[in-house]
Amino acid sequence: MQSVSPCVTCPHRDFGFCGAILANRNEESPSHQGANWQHHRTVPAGREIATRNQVSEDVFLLCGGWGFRSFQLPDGRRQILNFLLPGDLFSAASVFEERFQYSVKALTAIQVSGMQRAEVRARLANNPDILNALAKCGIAELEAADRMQTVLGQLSSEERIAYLFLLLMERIAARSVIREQRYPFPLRQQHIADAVGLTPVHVSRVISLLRERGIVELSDGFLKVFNLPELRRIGSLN
Amino acid sequence: MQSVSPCVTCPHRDFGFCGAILANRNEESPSHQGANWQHHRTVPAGREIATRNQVSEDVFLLCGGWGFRSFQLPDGRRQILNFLLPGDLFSAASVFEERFQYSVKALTAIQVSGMQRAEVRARLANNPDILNALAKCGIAELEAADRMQTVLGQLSSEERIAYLFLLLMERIAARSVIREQRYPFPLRQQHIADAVGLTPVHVSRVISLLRERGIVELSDGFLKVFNLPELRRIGSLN
DNA sequence: CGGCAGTTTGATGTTACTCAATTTAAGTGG
DNA sequence: CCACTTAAATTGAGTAACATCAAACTGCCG
Repeated sequence: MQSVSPCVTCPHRDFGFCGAILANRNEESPSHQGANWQHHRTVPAGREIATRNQVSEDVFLLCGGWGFRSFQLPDGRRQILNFLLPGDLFSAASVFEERFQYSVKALTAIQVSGMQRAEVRARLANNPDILNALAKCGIAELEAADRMQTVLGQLSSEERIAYLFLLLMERIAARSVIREQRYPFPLRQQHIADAVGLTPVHVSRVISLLRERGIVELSDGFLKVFNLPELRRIGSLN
Repeated sequence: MQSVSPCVTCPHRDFGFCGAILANRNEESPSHQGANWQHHRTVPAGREIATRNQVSEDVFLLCGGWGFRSFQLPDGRRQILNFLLPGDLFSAASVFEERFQYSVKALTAIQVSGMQRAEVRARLANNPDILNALAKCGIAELEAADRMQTVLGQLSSEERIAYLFLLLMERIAARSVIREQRYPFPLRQQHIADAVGLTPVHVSRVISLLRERGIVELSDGFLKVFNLPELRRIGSLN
């Protein structure tokens, strides 16, 4: 997580995350297009931003709000592959692939920055720092996917949900100061269910149990953690 | 999958897959070390070749036989993340990371080629073709991981096993000519179980059903497919 | 022949799903 | 501020899917 730097088109925000380094203003931009190669957009909650098999000339970076990336089955089932937080690229692969292999939806209202793929790739070729940043980003995605495979394949429902909480807590805390273990948490139980491969009804039961045992509470769009060691004991992979 | 070319240290084999392009003899090798930057090794079936948190200066390529990459939980559960076939890198991430985040085991007797990471990265920096090949490899891994997440999170036991069969059939067929839908298949039911998140007992039952319904048969280290359309209907993601 | 690893089968237990009803929360418009 | 509406969460009862335990069976190798 090299230098922290402002996104050109949302100058009020600083990111130290995956995609941010790609968005840096670069004086030696190969194609000298000023800021034309980036554009910025606000999207309301619930809107689908990308669809499987859709082609795009742009690489997208989430600048504000929460989104999620998912894979939709023909019969209606869907798997949420990951949640997108400010500073995240939709996917590292999108720098090389013009076709989405997944859907992306806005979970809250969000701001999205689109960057021309050609320009991003030109920078990549000219700047080893950017290449390394992207490699790190891709590796982080690969490792997250490996862990998630383990979670879905091996853990019980309670363990899965605890894992998801811990994962998101870590990612949220990396982006904003958390006081008294109270994390902004815009997910509905349906999202949790689709992410960990359970039904919403069962998610509700498991969360009720976690609440009764005084471990976490989920309300008002916040996740409050009362017994972090116990949550870790349940949901850590090692 | 660009040019198909021989691995320096196993000259009798040709690969068109992921890691192979990295192993090409390159006359303008930056550090002019001859073939010293590669070494070759044979490993018996069942041996663990890489362990989580182990550090290595080398990037590994599987040249012959089958292996698998897995994540081990402290209590003994393990998730097989993917199977390694000839031509596969252990992981695209290994080009950038010196520490394994996973275990790798030989499923059959295998041949492994190790390449010095520094050398591989030097080539990467000097040759955009190699970079693109690696990017493709990483993207393929990311997409496979996305699909596997979906499989583990959403599919029934029968669907999962059918998916695994179809996936491996495709990968095997890309490496050797298959006649009469008879695929070499060295996995034990335990491996299938660990890959799709089921118990070996349940895997046995599901496979028995598939056999009784005349869809596939598994014996003598071969997978025979009698009703491919039906297998596809069960195990395809779309 | 015995021994071992892998598979199959049966009986039983547990986890999580389904269906349906109820409660809570969050708007919305009067 | 209060009905009314709607989405989300909770709860209960019944069921299906998969796990667990244990025994029997198979093929293989020494």
